Amino acid sequence: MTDSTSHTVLGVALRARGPHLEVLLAGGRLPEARVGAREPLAAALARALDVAPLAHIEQLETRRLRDGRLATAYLGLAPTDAPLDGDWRSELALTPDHAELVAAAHGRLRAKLSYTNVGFALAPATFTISELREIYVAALGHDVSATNLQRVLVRRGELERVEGLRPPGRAGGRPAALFRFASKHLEVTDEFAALRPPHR
Amino acid sequence: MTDSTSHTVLGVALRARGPHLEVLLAGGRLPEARVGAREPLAAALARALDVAPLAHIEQLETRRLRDGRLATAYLGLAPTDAPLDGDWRSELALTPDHAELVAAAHGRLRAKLSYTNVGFALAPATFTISELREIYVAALGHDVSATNLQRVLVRRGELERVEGLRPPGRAGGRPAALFRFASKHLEVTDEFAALRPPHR
DNA sequence: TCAAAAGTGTTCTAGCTACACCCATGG
DNA sequence: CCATGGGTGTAGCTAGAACACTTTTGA
Repeated sequence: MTDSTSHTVLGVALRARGPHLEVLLAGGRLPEARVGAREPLAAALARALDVAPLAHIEQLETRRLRDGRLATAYLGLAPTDAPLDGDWRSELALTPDHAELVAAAHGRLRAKLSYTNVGFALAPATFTISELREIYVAALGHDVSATNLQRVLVRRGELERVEGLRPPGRAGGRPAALFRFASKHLEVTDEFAALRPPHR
Repeated sequence: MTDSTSHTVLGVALRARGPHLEVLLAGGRLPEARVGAREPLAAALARALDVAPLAHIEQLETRRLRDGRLATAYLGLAPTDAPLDGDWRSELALTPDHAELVAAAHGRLRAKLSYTNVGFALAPATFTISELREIYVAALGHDVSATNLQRVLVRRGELERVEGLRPPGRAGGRPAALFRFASKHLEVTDEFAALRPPHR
């Protein structure tokens, strides 16, 4: 026990859900994770919350919350098929602190989708380009062309073809090739890249 | 006095100095700033360190230092003519914690120079394009063309002409136009911009 | 045979870099 | 008058957007 026992951690988890991003907060109310002496902050987070479903975690910001507690917020990203059912629940009425941190989390994700391979943390293990496109649309908040998305990510070496095809649904259509992310750890794939919204 | 008295703040100040970036740390050793109850973190920083010479401050990362203390690190940017003489001193032998935070600070600055007007925090009140070019070279770590730097920053509306010319030195040369930054607060001037290093 | 979905090839364009050239001053 | 540093105009390049067209399936 140290004299910094009141420091808490707060998780903001994002997951692509249809055309939108689903926002989940750790615990519903702020978790009361206490940071032990000499324990890295990430370890305290993992001890306080169920981070197993999260494919990527990064620190957002440390702030004094309006209720007086000092809290470090984290951005967690979950694949579409991840079970976020334990500590994580969506809040309908966000406190001002929550709303600001959610906005920061969303902005961070948007930016990193452009110049890193962070998509790996939102996508399931294998996926079609159409499925990946839906995830990018949800996270970026604007339309994305499947054609160009594939070309850009393959050129950067983020995507790999995987054996097999996804058969079409009842409506027909050509079977879709399956892909996976080449790496499941955050990498800066193109420092200067940008995925821009459509021109109009 | 709360039970979070051991939380400290650590300042990493950067200032362009000739062809290089000068790195200064707050206090020499880590400052022992205590964070009071319900006090915003930035206020604790300002109370602990002399931040008056810094034209911009932003939070970097909160981590458990190797000596056990929980510390929030800040990036501070100072204009070339700012007096950084009080709390701030350059450390020759950096601890591993310091070195990592300095690298993070430098990376953050490099990135933001591309898509924000953060140059305002490194430049003096008015300057010639040549002087600004030197600052960008120091911060980015690669050559920058004065020609293109001017065009890019003027197009984005970051730079404004200011009355008057800087007379040439003894070697002669055309007098240089004077500029200033249109805003002295951080703004995202072009979300997708990139200042790239020379091709070869 | 046609609609639907996936994939390919090509053109277009914004925003940068590169470079040749012109301007104003000191000695 | 020429060296020096500042400024302008324009061409070139590159990554990504746009779009027309081809492929493969179900019914």
